[in-house]
Amino acid sequence: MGRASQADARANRQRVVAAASRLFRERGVSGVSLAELMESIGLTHGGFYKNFASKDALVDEAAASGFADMMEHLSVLEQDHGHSDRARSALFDEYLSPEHRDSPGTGCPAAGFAGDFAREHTWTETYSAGVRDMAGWVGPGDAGLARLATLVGGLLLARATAGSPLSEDILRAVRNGPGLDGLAAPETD
Amino acid sequence: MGRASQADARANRQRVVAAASRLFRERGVSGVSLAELMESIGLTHGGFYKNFASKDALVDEAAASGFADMMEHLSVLEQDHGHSDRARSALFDEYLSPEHRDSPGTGCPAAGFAGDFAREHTWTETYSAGVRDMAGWVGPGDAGLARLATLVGGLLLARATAGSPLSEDILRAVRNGPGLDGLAAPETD
DNA sequence: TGTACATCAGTGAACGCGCGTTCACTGATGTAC
DNA sequence: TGTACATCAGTGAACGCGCGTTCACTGATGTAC
Repeated sequence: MGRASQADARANRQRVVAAASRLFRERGVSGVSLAELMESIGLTHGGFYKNFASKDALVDEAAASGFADMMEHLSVLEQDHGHSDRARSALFDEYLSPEHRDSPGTGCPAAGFAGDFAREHTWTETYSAGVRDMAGWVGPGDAGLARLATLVGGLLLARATAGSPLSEDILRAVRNGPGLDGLAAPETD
Repeated sequence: MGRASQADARANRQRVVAAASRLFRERGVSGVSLAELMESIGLTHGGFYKNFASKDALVDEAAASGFADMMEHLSVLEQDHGHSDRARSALFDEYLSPEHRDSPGTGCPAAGFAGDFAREHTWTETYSAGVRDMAGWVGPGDAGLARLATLVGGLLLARATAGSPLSEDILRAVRNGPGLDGLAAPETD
């Protein structure tokens, strides 16, 4: 034990934010205790307040981190497919997949934090900035906002109906529906 | 105090479900304690378990009650506008209004419970049945599912960004976007 | 390069609090006669 | 219709528990010389 080096301390702080970003998306802010969060990266909960002013402050950083990861992922998609409808179509297919539905912890932060943030306005600024960034990638202006709403709504409905055959119906219907402006690739199976 | 009449007891039970349905949509399941819920209708929390097996069991009834109210509201819309695109257009306009965004407690249960239900699969059956009913009204088959996803996504994104001008941008973009298949009425202001 | 000591990242116990749930009790309601 | 009593809807105190937050402490790290 004893004092950790400055480099270790910096790394530990980042690990807390990364773990929080994942766990909060998986189980919700109130579904993850600070003790459990710290334990998940091998630390005790006592040291939490050396790095963060409060749980709420961590939530803000976790959301920002989630959006940053998402934008990085979108950059990779762009490198793979070019800045084009093909890149967007690739996003739509993976976004509305059962894999994404079942992996909220590493999935879209706009969807993963929506439930908590729709009720508590503490984090509106961070969330709004993230939504703006994502929507801008998904399409210009209002088209991007409308498409993102369709994606987020489809994913959340699919998650809340998971286990019922309706869940897959929703994913398919949204993928092929008009909300994505005909950009979705035709089904291959 | 003493024993309440059977009629009063039945009425009290319904009042608990109605209050729960509203409060859970407003603040989330974990954001409402049973003590607070019972107090909101003038009872004490001790009697809760005379009527419900657990908080989870109440959540299920509260969701079902919310969907029943919503379907009743859709019936009224149909009476007012006929079973037509006009009725659907009227729904889209009110659904994507700032008033609906700011009234989650009396608003769409598919949106109001989505955040909690996407994580906990306890209530999938009730929620799925409600989504099926709503989607069936909004459009036939996949068209209804896709449109409902667009509505729910737009509403949740608007709620989570409320306070930022982005919130109104989202409502407008979704109302005029392709996800509702051109059914939304043109803006009047 | 070596030494003395101040710094401070992380520990672990403790705090006050509110939660879901349980239960002995109360007394008006409902019913058997 | 009237009486005696069993029922049971609702009360209020209590339970064990886990939460966010605080804090005195530890001891390796970082630094002044």
